[in-house]
Amino acid sequence: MKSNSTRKPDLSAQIAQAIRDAIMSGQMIVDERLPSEAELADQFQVSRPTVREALKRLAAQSLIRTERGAFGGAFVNRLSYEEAYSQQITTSTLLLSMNTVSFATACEARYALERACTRLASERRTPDHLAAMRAETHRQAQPGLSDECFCASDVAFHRALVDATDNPVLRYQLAGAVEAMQPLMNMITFTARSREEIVRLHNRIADAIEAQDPETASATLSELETYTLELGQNVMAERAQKRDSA
Amino acid sequence: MKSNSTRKPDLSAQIAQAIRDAIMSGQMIVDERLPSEAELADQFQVSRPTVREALKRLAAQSLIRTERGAFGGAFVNRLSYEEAYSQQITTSTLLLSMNTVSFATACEARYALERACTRLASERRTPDHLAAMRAETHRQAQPGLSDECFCASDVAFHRALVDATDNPVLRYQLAGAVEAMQPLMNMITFTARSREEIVRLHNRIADAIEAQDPETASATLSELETYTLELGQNVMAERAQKRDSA
DNA sequence: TTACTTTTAATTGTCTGACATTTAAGTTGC
DNA sequence: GCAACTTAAATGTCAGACAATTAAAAGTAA
Repeated sequence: MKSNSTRKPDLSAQIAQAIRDAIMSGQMIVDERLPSEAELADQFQVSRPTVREALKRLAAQSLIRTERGAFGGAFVNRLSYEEAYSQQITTSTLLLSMNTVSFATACEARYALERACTRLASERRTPDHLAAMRAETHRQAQPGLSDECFCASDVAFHRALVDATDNPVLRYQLAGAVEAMQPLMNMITFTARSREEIVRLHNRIADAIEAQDPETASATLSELETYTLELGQNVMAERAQKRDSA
Repeated sequence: MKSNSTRKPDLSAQIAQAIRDAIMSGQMIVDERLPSEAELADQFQVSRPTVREALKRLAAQSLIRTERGAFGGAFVNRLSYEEAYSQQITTSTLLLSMNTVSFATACEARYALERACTRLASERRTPDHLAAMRAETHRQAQPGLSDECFCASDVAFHRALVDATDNPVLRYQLAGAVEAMQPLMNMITFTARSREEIVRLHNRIADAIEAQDPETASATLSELETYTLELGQNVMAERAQKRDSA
């Protein structure tokens, strides 16, 4: 009889959903104060701890913030760009690390998204953006660089490419691809890859962006995609072989 | 003296962060059971309600799930694709609706991302995908359709285009761009003439995808971007005028 | 033995009531 | 008028209790 999955969510979850709906439908505006915990407990006919659990759920999603003291309380929060950016990374990281998404699929998506940036980046790149990219390729070429630093620099290079579009929404949307997928790919391929080849391709991308040539930038990104995919497949094959012999 | 922003986070927030770190660093694996609330209260030297608030925070982020009964408890949750998708939409919607992101910026990002899908969609579109797109353009052409339904159909059309890439990661990453734009689009599609033009462009896009012609699809998306931007600016201008005269 | 029922123990869900802490506004003293 | 103190309102935290749920264990009958 019980509807299988979730017949009855917690009271705190129900209350959280009710308030969430009110906020997201625009019934409550930013910085508006919610009723006090005691008043909410009264309205929903539950105890204060239950209300508090609901409010903590909303706080975890950055939908509200709470302030202590007289005239404090819970307020509808304006989601800051930084919070959204960081949530985007968290969710993407979890999805990639815990779900069975194939390396090839993630790779394909990541480079497709990044190629979407080349036109705007070419049009708008400033000397600062170019300098940032050059700084990273230069760092990547240093022989003594640790694997961790090389990976961090790799991420920074791609972040600089996205930043060059000068579009915060695009930057936000690509956060998952750059900050979550790139490290994942680095983890898989760092044993097998040729730094030289990667630096060469990075330099070609930077050159193309500087020359305002989005086609070449996109084509080079595609080369990088092919190379990464190849490395990933080799590593996977090796791992499979080890498993068999073990 | 007080470091301005957040000198001392709540205990429940601290505990949530500690557990979050443990999960995201891989110290706890999927489906692993956390200690019971009583044990956690003991470990962290706090009361059970405080522990519960921390757990609710994590549950709100889908990091854990809880089961009741003996041998129940809190378990590290495998973030499902659907949960990630829905969180992506929630965060993007909030960012777009509550922050001062210009319509032009959002529009630019959305179409740049969508053009990133045309190549894969052209290669892989199935009859089902094509049928889905045609169904929506057909619906959009019906004269009696309400604004809400038109916009919902608009979103469905673009969703079908993304689905045609047959790449779940891409689909996830684009969820924000496609679904969260709906409220913004609601403002600009209310005249018959603009609907006509939009349907015309949608049909051209579907034609191009069917003909496996990504260049035409991309170009048409760019036309749609220009047109959408124009409509948006007109709406903004009208509103400004009304504000002045009022 | 097997299948069914009952009991039991562990755990989360919820409530009550209390106290501590923080903060802004009001009040008092000078 | 200004500084120090008081007060009130709110969140943060705690302790203890009971209800509800659930899987395992124990018991029971065929």
